[in-house]
Parts: sequence; C-alpha cells; structure tokens
Amino acid sequence: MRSATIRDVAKRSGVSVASVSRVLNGAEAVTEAMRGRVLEAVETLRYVPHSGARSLSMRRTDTLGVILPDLFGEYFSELIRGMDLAARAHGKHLIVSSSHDDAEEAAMAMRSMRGRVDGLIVLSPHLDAAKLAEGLVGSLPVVLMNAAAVGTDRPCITIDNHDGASQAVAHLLETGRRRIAHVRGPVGNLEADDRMRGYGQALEAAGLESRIEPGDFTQGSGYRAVARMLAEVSPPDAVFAANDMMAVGAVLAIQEAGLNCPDDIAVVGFDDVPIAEVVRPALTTLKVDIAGTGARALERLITLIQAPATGALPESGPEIVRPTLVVRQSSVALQHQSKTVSSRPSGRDRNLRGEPHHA
Amino acid sequence: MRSATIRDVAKRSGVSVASVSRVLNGAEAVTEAMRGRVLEAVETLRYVPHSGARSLSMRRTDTLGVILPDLFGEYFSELIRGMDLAARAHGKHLIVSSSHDDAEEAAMAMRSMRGRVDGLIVLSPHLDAAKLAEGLVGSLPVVLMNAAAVGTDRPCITIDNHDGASQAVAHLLETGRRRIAHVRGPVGNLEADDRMRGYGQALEAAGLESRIEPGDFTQGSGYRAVARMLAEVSPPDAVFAANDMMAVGAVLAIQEAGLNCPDDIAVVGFDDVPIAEVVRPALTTLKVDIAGTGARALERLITLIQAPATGALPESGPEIVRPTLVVRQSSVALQHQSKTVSSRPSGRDRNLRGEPHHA
DNA sequence: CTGTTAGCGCCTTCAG
DNA sequence: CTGAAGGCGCTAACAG
Repeated sequence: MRSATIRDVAKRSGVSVASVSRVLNGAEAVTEAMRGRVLEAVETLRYVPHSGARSLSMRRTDTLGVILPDLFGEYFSELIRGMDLAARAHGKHLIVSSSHDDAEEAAMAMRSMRGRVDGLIVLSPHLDAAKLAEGLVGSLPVVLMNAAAVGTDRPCITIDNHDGASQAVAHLLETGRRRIAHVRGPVGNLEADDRMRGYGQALEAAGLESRIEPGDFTQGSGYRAVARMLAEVSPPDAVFAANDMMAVGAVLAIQEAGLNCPDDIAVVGFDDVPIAEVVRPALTTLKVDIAGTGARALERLITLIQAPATGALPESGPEIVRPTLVVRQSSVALQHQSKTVSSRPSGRDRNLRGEPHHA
Repeated sequence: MRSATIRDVAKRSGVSVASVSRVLNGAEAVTEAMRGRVLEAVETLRYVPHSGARSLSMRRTDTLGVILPDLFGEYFSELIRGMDLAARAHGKHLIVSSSHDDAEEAAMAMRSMRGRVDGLIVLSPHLDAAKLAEGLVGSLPVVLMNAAAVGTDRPCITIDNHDGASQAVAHLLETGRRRIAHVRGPVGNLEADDRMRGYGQALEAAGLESRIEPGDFTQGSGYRAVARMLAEVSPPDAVFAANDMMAVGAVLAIQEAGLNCPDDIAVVGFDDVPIAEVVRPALTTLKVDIAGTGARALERLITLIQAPATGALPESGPEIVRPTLVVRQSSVALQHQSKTVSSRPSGRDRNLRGEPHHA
C-alpha cells in the first residue's frame, strides 16, 4: 500500500499532474470546477505531497541545519529553542546535529547536509572547526556562532566574552574584593580563552595578581577547582567562573567548606542559564540572551539564503552581542547590599504566551 | 558556480555515472584503476553527494522526525539529547519540530514531514494529538511518547505516572506527613492527569483527605499554588508537585514565608531534571531516565522502520517506564534523616566521556 | 486555462 | 566489470 503520488491524484480526477500541482500550490489560476475535483481526489486518496521530491525539483528544502559540538546543559537547549522559534516563524524546518567534538566529525556532518538543507548554522568553539566551515561547505550559506570571527567578513554571531569578563571583575572590585580567582573553561575553547583573557587584563589593570584554575565547563570541575583553592593558605575572596554550571559547583564547594557565599567568598558566573536564578544563593552572572542569539543567527542565515534572489547583499561580518551583568545574591555581601534581593520567582518564566508547559 | 554533480564527476573521469555511483557507495566491485580516477575527480571537483536526490531514488532519507509540543525546560532538552545520541549511533539525522500546542498544528507538522523523514516520534500529552498521529500519518512509521496508549498496540513509550505519584505519597506518609497537598499540571495533559489520579488514590487508600491546587508545570505556578495554601488556616505539611519546576517554586514559596523545607513542609517533585539536584534543599523526586527514554523511543522507531525489510514484526504495544524515588533533602525532616545528605555534586555529570562541554 | 515534456541528482536493473 | 536507460515524485517552462 504505497502512498498516493501526484500522478494518482491526477488520474483519479482526470486532469494532468501539472494541474494538480497548480491547485495545490495555488500560484496560477484554475477553474473552480477543476479545483473541486482535484481537492476531492486528494481527500479520498489521502494524498500528502512528498517534500523530498518537491525539494529536488525546486532546489530548495526549506530546511536549515544546525551543527553543534554538544548537547549538554541549558545553554544549548536555550539556543535550539530560540532557533526553533525563529525557524517556525519563517516556515523552515530544523535539523540538528551534535556531538562533533573534533573537526573531522564536524566536517563529515557538514558534508552530509548537502542536498538536505538550504543553509547551516555552525557552532564552533574551536578554531579548526570554523576553518572547516569555510572550506568544506562549498556554496552552502553558513552562519558561524561563537567562532573566531576576527578578520573575516563571514556572517557570524559572537558574544563579547572579553568584555563580559571585564564586567565581572569590575563588579567584584567595586564590591570590595581583592583576591579574585578565575576558574576557566576548556583550553582551546575560544570563548573560554576570551573570558580568561578578559579576566587577566582587568586584574592587571587594577594592579592585582591573577589566579587561574583549570576547568571544563562542568559543575564538577567548578567544585573541584574551588575546593583546591580553599585548601590553600590564602584562599580567594571571590571567584569568577567561566560559566554558570561551574559557578554552581563553586558555590557548593564554598558551602561545603563551612564558608558563606557571598559573605566569605563571592561568586560570579557567565551565561545566565535558567538555573542561575533558582539556585541559592542566586547567581550573579553575565546574562547573554541565549535564545535571542540563536534566533538572530537563524534570521541572518535566512537573509543570507535569500540574498541572491533579492539582490540585496546581506550585511556581512561578525555581529557582537554584549553580555549584561545581572547582580544577584552570590556576589553581594551583606555590607554591600543596597536593595533587598527577593527570592520570589521573577518574570523569568519564558513561556511568554502563558500557556501550559509539558512536564 | 553550481556545485558539482555526479555527472560532472563522470565526465571528468571519463566513466559513466553508474560507475561513479559504484565506487562511491562501494557495494559492487570495480577495478582499481577506475576507483583511482573517480576518486581523483571527486577530489578536484570537490564533489559532495546530494542527499536529497539520493533519498528520492533510494526511497530512504535516513532522517527521523520528532514532533514536540514545546521546547521549554530541561525535560525536552534531555529528551532530545537522548534521541540525538541514539540517532548518531545509527547514522540517522534528526529533524525536530516543536510548539505544536494544538492538534491542528501538530497534524500540519506531521504532514509536512512526508518525504522528508523515514519515521516519526510524536510526543502527545494531549489525547487528540495521539489520535491524529494514528490517522494522518498514513504509512509513516510512528512511535508515540507519553500518550494514552491504553488499548492500542501501537508502539509507544510511556512513563508510569500513576505509579510514580503513588510512590511519592507513600514516601511522604512513611516520613510522617499527613496533610499532603498536590499541585497538579495543566488540565487535559495526560501525564498531569495520571499523576493527580495516582495521588488521589494513594491518599484515599490511606484514609486521608486530598487537597489539589491547579498548576501548569511552570515554576511560577508552583510558587503561587503553595503561597495560596500557606495563607490558609491549616496549611499542608507536605506538597507533592507534579513536576520538578513547580516543586522548585513550592520550595521558594515556603522559604519566603519564613518556613523551613523540609522541617515544616516537605516537598516532592517529579522527573528529576538536572536542576533538582542542585537546588537547595535538593529535591526529593521521581526520577525518570529522560534521555534514556528518548533513546529508547528512537531505537524502537528504527526497528519499526526496518521491520518490513527484516520480516520480523516488531514488538508492538506500549512500553512502560517506572520512575524511581530519589530521596534528597526536600522531604526528609531532621528527625527522619538516617544518613547524611551530602551536598557535594555527585556523579550526575552526564558527560560520560569526561570531555569538556561548551559554555 | 490546461496538458505535455523535460529535468532536479542520484541509484539500479539490465544488457553488453 | 562497465555503460545506457529508466525511474523516484514533483515543478516549471512551453505550447496549445
């Protein structure tokens, strides 16, 4: 019981396939009589167009690909959510491909996308991956995210990690901290590197010594890094973690050592994932509108794809998003608290339409 | 600058397109000489096969579709992660489509998948959506998730929500609670309904009165529900929330009222999303292996797709996953604590290979 | 307005 | 072992 094709519909309604295509795609004019007969045949045959065939003939898949290095944690889930939202708004499908740790695998994934998507969003926190995107993709439109965009005029959305880190340090300095340590992200990760550099320069500018512990963006690594430092003679009075998950780990390590966060040690994270607000003490962090960034990337990809048609050449080059400092409980010791910090859930509920969620 | 087709490669290497296809797909035998020439042409032309065309001719897309009602929160991100993992293991692509609140929209999404995917996983917490999947999909293999699977022999993965709720109540009773309230999920959501029924029956069996507050699975609704109850003359001494996010809201409401959780009021959630372990007090909850469930659904879909080929008829009917109670701090008052509850991050890090994550 | 025809890019019998 | 030819299901000229 093969499913019906356009030819079956044509036969059953006694018209040509072209006509069926016409009434279904509704561009050109057709008589009411024909429209009726075709629609009826479609109904009885339960005909559903084959989008694969359609794509081949139209040279357009209405599908966009997303290449991710990983799929863990709220960062990516937020990113995909934003992209999905934008994709739906433009009637596009989204095909996601993750776990491309090494460049080789990412290259493979990109190749296998050819003929399946109209364009690609590539998240490449590693240098080589970005390079690959340049070469291997061929004529497929690509928007890079969080890549090393310096010097290229390739469309790209990036977060100003350096600036974010500076803001973190500045905030800690303002609130009286002096021994500010940093738990960094994985070596070779462009974002982690930038955040570290931003931290280092800000400290240097303040004439203070920097102290950097390794980490890998996981909560566990944040915990261990801080636990190590607490065992030393002169522990820091503040920790700037390269992302929120590590900041959460840092807070736990502090609490477990019998110390108080923020009174004894302040903690600042990065990203402002949803969890940051719920944890106690709520995390001071650098908010980046993750979902918004994803949506923006997708929109840029779409204009990039449409560019040859519209004739308008799309704005090229990197687009840089500046994170904003969100001060919560984890960094403000009592003597510095100006206003009450409410623990009531704020308007952070992202279900803007107020509709019920799934479990 | 059109990208090269198989014909270009054939021409450049002086062989037929059939031969190019042969060396590239490597099924049949070819002379070394030819293989060399073809591969060289592929190289210089930077030829990448067009998977769309390939799909059309092979009647196989190697792509699976996932239809979700929503994309908020950790529940879905975990689910997708599990599916993605399984998909990669089988060399399949994943196309996700979300925000199908009403059945109409979901139906549309399913139709637009025809010719684009080899099968579908449909998450339908609403009855009608499940019904739609039955009819509209035609001959496309479908695996339902969390749907009303009773009575059908359609492949389906479901969580035993009723049982989970019973476990929650049993646990609270065992630890001495008597005035146990329930914050339910959205009306009409099958899972929310089942959890509520499980709660109701368990309380009834214990000869206690039930108390049900409305909610919609969001943290805010959990907060408000509990805040309402705390304002009454005889507030509960325990709250069973239909999911973890509402449980988090419940805890915040309790703390904000100046009460202690769990000493004054115990809280139990459902799902065990990653956040449940990090929040303070850590949430007692009903753990369901979300990612595992997603992976399982995907695997079942694959066997379903391969069924006609292998001849083996796939196991049909629902597959029910029983949640397991995870006792943490939010439900165990001091006088009931048997063993120390460590706040150290456990082995919950899901990065099993220990590789670095992205921010 | 409608039908005929030629592809979209690839795989796959079927002869040679 | 290799080439030629016929589709896969649909759209898009081009005639009528």
